[in-house]
Amino acid sequence: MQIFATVLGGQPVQIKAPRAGAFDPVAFHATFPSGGVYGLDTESTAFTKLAQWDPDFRLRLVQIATKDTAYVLDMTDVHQQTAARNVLTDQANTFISHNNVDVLSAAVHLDADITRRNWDTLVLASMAFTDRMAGRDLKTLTTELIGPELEAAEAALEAHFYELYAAAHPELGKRKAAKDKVQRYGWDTVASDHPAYVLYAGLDAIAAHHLAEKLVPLTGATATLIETEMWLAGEANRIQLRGSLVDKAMLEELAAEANTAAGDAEAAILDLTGLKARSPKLIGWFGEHGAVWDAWESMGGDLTDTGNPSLAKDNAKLLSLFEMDEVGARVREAYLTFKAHQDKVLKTNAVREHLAPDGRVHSTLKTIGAATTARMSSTDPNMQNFSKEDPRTRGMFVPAPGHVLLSCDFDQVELRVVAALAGEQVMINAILAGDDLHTLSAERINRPRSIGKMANFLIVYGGGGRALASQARIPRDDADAAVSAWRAAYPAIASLNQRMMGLTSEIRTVSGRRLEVGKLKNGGSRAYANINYLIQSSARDLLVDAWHRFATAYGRADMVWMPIHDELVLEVPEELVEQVSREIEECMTFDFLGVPISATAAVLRDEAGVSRWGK
DNA sequence: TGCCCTTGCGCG
DNA sequence: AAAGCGCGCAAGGGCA
Repeated sequence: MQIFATVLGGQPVQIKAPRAGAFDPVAFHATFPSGGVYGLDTESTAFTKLAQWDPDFRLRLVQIATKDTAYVLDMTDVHQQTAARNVLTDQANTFISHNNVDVLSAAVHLDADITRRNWDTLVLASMAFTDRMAGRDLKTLTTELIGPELEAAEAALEAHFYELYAAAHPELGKRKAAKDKVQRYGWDTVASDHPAYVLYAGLDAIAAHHLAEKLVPLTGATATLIETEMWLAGEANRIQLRGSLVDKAMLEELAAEANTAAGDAEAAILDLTGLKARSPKLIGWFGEHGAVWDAWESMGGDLTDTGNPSLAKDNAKLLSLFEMDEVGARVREAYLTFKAHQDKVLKTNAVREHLAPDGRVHSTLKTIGAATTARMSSTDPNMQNFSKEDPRTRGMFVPAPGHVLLSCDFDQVELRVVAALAGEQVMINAILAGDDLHTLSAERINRPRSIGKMANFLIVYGGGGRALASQARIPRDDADAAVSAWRAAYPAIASLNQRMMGLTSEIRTVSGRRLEVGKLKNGGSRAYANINYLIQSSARDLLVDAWHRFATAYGRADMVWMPIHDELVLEVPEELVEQVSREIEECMTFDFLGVPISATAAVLRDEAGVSRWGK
């Protein structure tokens, strides 16, 4: 066994790395008695798109640590693997790891489910440092809060990776290899017992332990809030482990159709213009062939953030209104085809790339991923932005056999949240009476319902007269007047907005979670966004609350398929649909500061009656 | 070629 | 007086 005596944060620590075939399980288990809290870290081969589900993924090391001793276990040794599994599966043990990677690896590659016995330091760090951790990562945070030894060990390992890479690629000569390639090569090939690897691996597991302890007080959160967030992170891991079943036939049909159509269109555009279909220069090219962009807004076209004509969604169809020359018309036709299929190409590509051998996509759900508001976010692929336009885009996801997908949406939750937080009695009365809030606003500002609706959303997003004027296509002074009227109509919300704008240090959501106040990239103030952060984030808290009740009071945790901000999509056994529909509606229906929050459940089925994901 | 930034667009 | 929010992702494009 290799034993390294070193220091972390100035304190002596020991790292023990048993040799394959020479492992003493008795000494190991004596170090980690049942009922403990242990730091956990794992090292593996480099990640691909399929991550732990890649057939070539190998779990290489598992490190388990007390606060001063780490064992670095070599997974090529079956005895060390068994020992790791024994400690991980012991239901009396709790673990602290740096993110979800170790939890997923343990589940997929050691058949050890610690999803409900793990504390995640990344979630704690995100709660403690609400400013996106001010650009820090867990390694630099460890240096700051504990000591420099882990980062030093990481640097030493990286130096070794460069040596390995250079030795394997002599043709490189003095040219510097791309860091990404070096890293990948290093993680794949470094010897399991190399001192730099073992030292770094062991220190990280010990550091997890210490980091959690330092971070908890820095979150400024109650024990309840921290436990809720740790629970939520665990549920997110369970969702990722379960994954989302893909209807491969539908995926391939959609991919083939979209790739053919978009590919032909792109080729035609390139042929006729010399430009790529997504080139920003294409706007100018159309201008030279008959498009009159100055008229775009008056034609009903939207602008992008930078003031260019937007060609998103229905906007593209407006191109047809231009009198174009012959080649312009041909390019336009190809461009419309390209736009109609572009999103389907991107999404089918994403699903294909992430489709695991088990026929599922195991997207990552970050429970505190939205740094600004802590809304949950989804990656690899992002399941929260699949288009609703073509039913096959969402429809390529299907429930497991014998199950249906069921969606339950909050009803206008953000407006209700702001009404409740502000104590806006006019609005609350309307909600209690079941009146339409957009009509209410329209009446109170003496404008059409459509303007009332826009004004309602604008205030939630912190917008003003300029935004209303551009969205509603009304004169600026009229829009300013409408905004003033809206504020006069809802004085309590206007007053809440004033209070939020006055905040300089932090915002507290309904759960007591801290948020950063609105800031511009250059550090300037964006105080007007504060009310939006409060609303968005509080709505997120309410969804998590409802989810927690669904999981605990009804024991339905494993039915949650995906949260989408104001909606929970469930995967429910066919025979329980009626019952679970009632349960989820009950969980998502409650009183919030005197305001009823409600939700509506619906089974998702396609036109043929087959349950698949949809709107 | 790699790296970084910007832009546009899907969802809520 | 003035201020539309939050994400993830792919592609374009400038630069070394």
